[in-house]
Amino acid sequence: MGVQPRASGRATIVDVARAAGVSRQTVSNALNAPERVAPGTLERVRAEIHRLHFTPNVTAQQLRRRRASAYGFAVNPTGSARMGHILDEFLVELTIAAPGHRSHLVTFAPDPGDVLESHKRLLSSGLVDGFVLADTRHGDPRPHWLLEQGVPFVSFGRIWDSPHLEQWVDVDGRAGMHAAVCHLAGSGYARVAFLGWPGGSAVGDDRRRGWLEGLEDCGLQGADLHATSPQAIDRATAAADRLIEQLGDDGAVLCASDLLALGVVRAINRRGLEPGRDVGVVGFDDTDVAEALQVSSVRQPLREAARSAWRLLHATGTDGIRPALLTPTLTVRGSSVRTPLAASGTELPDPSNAHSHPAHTEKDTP
Amino acid sequence: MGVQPRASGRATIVDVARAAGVSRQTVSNALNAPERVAPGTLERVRAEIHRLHFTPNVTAQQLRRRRASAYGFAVNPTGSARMGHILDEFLVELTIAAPGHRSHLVTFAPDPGDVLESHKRLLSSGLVDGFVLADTRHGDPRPHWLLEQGVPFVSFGRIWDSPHLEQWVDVDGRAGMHAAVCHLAGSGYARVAFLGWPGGSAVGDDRRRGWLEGLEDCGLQGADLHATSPQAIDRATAAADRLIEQLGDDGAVLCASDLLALGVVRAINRRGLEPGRDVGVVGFDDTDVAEALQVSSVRQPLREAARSAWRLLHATGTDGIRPALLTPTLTVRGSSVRTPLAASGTELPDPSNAHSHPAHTEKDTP
DNA sequence: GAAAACCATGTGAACGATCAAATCGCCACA
DNA sequence: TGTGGCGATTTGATCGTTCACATGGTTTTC
Repeated sequence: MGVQPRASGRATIVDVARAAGVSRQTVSNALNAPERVAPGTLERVRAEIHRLHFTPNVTAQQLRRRRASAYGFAVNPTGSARMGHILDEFLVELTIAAPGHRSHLVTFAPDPGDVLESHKRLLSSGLVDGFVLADTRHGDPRPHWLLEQGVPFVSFGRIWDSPHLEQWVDVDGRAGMHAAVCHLAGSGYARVAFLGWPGGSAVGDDRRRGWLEGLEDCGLQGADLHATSPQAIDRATAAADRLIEQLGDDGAVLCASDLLALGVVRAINRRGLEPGRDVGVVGFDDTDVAEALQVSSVRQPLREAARSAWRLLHATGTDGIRPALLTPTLTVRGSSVRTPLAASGTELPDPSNAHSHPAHTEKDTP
Repeated sequence: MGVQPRASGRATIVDVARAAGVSRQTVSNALNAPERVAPGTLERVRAEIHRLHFTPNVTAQQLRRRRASAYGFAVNPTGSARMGHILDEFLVELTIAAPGHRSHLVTFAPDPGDVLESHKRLLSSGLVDGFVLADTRHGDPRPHWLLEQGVPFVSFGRIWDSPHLEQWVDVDGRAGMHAAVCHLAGSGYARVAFLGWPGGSAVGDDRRRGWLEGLEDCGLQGADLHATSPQAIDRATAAADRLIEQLGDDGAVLCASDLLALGVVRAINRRGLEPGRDVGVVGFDDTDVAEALQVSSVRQPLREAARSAWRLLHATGTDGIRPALLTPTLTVRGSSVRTPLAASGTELPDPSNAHSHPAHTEKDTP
């Protein structure tokens, strides 16, 4: 007896209205403001919505509301120079958390020539309301421009250029490094060197600071053992080689990235030594490479970062949502303990069960 | 003199029409069917479009055209068990190629309980017209369902369950393995073993077949040297250990994945041997791990795969676009040559310049 | 006991574009 | 001169929803 959806395509709000014997607007209210609808009517409308498998047409909503509830995410076309795929994992977590914020993500490729151009285009097409920035480099024009235009955005990574901008969520690399140093101290290493990137990298400097502070707090030596290398394996190996030379018997090397840590491992192996037993190594990002090499590594809490990003993106300005500086954890593997983690037979410990060191609980909005 | 866009927000098609002294529809035609517009008018309209920075509202187009020109891409929430991030790279390439097909991508997280449910929801919301499937497993209900519903889709990976479906693009793993075996033969290995996954994996079986055919074509031994391991590092190491035992002096191991290859490298190192010089190793997917370990690996042409996927997605059915089986290339590194690629000093060859072996040119639609 | 307030629901317009069909001017042809 | 055809352009309707306001009925208020 029920009214059927019309022949062409899916049921619309009008079909539901007819079927339930009410007007469009009442159906709309049942969906968007149920408290305005009388209980009996509400139930009837909901029953018809269910029966007709009605789903609001998001496209029509976007047009009428003048809001897409969608955000652009620029994919990184430079496949190289980014061992780790951290951003890909971040995108996954963002996507998972999106429905909880009644939003979705649209991917796009930034124009390599004019970064702003592609953002402008996407924005003016009405397809997105704003952006999630994921690799803000030094001198990135986007944060300023977006703020100026009043476009909603959030950055994964502090906006080092302009500390007054508060639209960011980041991981506290300094705290992660600090914790790693103390872990190495507890594992019996007496000196901890640092292998970082050449000057000018805000992220790198932050991580280096955490190393220095860790040395001081945990009473270790090594503050003079500091080298840099660009993010390239051969250069890293060479730099690590010199560092190990100075390190002595009970030293360890803390690295600003897993790729640099890989260089250290190579340098260690080349000398006939063994990571962990002879020289400690800790990397950053806990990538596949770290897992493959059994290198301990500082892990970014990407799930929480994604959640905080959404909160910040949808902050009203008066709800007290502040930038989130999240504390990473340390995944401990064989490279940072002097005695093998497990019996050194054919079996190795399952990396997924590796001891995870929750440095602290998340340090989110207070 | 020029008409200004109205105060509220961006310029619309009506603003342009007024400014150029024509009607809405003429502006629309100038954009979508320029040949219908008189040259002078066209020029005038285009000038105003440019002057007012007019961009068509995609949302309004979607509603009126009853087509989103967008496709859903399900992200893989199981971060583990997928070393390689092949799908992430595929997504990047899809995104880059999207504008060329006047489309874009919307990411979404599949419901782990009911895979179809999340697809249905997204589809009925009108946000997407179809899907790009990227990890069709055995028994995946999606291809059938989508075909039945007449929903456009393309699968990255053959639909092994139902070979009659032609909505796919894939990489010819068999050919890649074949080429790898012949490369190993040319490098002086006499026997090539295979380390694959346990039975039932269509992809694994295909790669194994390529290995066998390669042995035969290049006159190598080793067809009896075959082991399997699940995609887990400790199991792979153990399996590799047994395989190497049987391999003898001038053998190599071909692996169905880089993770398995990592297991082989570990087993080799454990015996005090060296990959390449003593035992050859070739992996699959050319991931960061392979690069880090200097393991040769079969590389999937993801850019071409993405392009073919778009072509297939937008095929009319009469334009002769057929499924694309692309031939991978082999990235040769130290693990598959008996003499070191470079002087074994502190410098290693830049992996990005590593010799790339174009097995054949792409074997796309004829 | 009439004005004011409230509640549930309905009506017209609008969001910004495209589709389908109508109109207008101009030229050719009978 | 009237009819037909054609190219260029315009007009009206529509996509599916929400906004802003109107309606009608009941309850509260002074």
